[in-house]
Amino acid sequence: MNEKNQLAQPFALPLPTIRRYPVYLRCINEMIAAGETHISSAVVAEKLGLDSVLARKDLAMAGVPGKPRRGYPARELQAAITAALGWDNSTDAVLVGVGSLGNALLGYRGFEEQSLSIAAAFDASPEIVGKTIHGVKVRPMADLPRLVKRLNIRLGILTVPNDAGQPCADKLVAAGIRGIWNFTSVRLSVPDGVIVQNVDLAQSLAVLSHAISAKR
Amino acid sequence: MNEKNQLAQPFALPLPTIRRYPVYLRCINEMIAAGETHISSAVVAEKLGLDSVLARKDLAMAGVPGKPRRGYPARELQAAITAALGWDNSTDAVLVGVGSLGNALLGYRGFEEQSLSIAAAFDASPEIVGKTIHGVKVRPMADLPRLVKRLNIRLGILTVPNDAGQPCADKLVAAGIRGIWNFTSVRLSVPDGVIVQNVDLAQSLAVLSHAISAKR
DNA sequence: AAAATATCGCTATTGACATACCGATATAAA
DNA sequence: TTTATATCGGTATGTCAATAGCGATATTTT
Repeated sequence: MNEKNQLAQPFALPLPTIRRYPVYLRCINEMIAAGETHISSAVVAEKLGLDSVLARKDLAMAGVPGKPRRGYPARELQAAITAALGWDNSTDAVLVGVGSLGNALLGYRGFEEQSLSIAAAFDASPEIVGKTIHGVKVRPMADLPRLVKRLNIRLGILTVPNDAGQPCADKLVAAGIRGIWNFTSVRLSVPDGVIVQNVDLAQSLAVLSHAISAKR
Repeated sequence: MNEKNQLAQPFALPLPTIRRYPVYLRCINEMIAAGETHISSAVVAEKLGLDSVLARKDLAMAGVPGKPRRGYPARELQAAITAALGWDNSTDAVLVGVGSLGNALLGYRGFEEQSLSIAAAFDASPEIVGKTIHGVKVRPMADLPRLVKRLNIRLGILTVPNDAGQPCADKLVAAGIRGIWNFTSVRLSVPDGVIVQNVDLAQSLAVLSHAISAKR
């Protein structure tokens, strides 16, 4: 974009923009698959039902120069957004807690798109340890530190019951994890430098149920 | 808050506040279970790791008058927040798409807390239709309109593959659904009056993977 | 070759939310 | 009874992102 961004941080993207990038990326992939060589922000906005100015600003943030009347070069834009998301290199993750939700995530095929692969799964329950679920063997919690360090894994997926949330998070942090994808309802406390991204279904449902009940 | 809000809508709560309400509610429930009769915003903020002013403002929004040096009356505050979320009355929902994610949601016990019960499940695949999963019988899509109308169901949970997202959403809307909890990656287009709440795992992961890859 | 037009890219305005500050008041302590 | 203090409730400020507007420019058309 400008000198400052280039020097200070590789990318100082607004958080909302980052959140929208996967949506743009899917759209761009489809357009490339359809044979497009250039991506116009107006077309993307139209397809996604977004404001055209917003789409233009977001796409411009990727740092790829676009051309008037043509749009952005499709391949370069695709590469830039993929890189901004860190999806250009495969990321290994560990999953902790093989309950129903952990099970579902292990079986979810869509992560390939985000270059995310679950390298190992852990559980505290002896009944589950040793089983192979969706091709991933479930290991005892005791193996976690060693395996995380050996495979140099930076991302942990936390799908344990609420009361086990903080203890398991602590174990992940101690093992050297850099980011936690938190599916519990617990607000985790972690040291600086470790990033937590919460996926609280209750929070999401709150907006919906409030709106439905309020407008009757 | 002011006259306008009182007249136009019962509560015009900021969206971020609504999203935080489930978190407060869990905390309040715990404190009541621990025997507390009054809830101080400072204590809540401390427990949840939030800014004390933010917590105070959010709790004040519930409309329950608090008392200096005591806090808010616990039961009343609990009731007010529960009501604001529309969780004071049981809400029936239908689930469309019994894949791995749909399966997990059917087995998720936590929805009771939010007074949400999945009354019926639907799938297009003949192999799945007829089976009973976590106590819910899977029905053919053809039964959807009739059942939704008969049970007067207002909420639909959409856990189908992406390419089936929009068609299934259309069916839900046609059946009279008021809100859709959308677990697909598709941006649904629905008529005014129907609310869509998206749970896009890719968007959530984007923030995490961007941060991890950017800070190495 | 000239004119028309679509799209990019920058700047300014608006709006919403979080944060900071300060006064009011009920409880507790002296 | 008086003083101290914790907590509520409102107002003001700051920050960030969405929206709007406008100029620049490359492509297309005539």
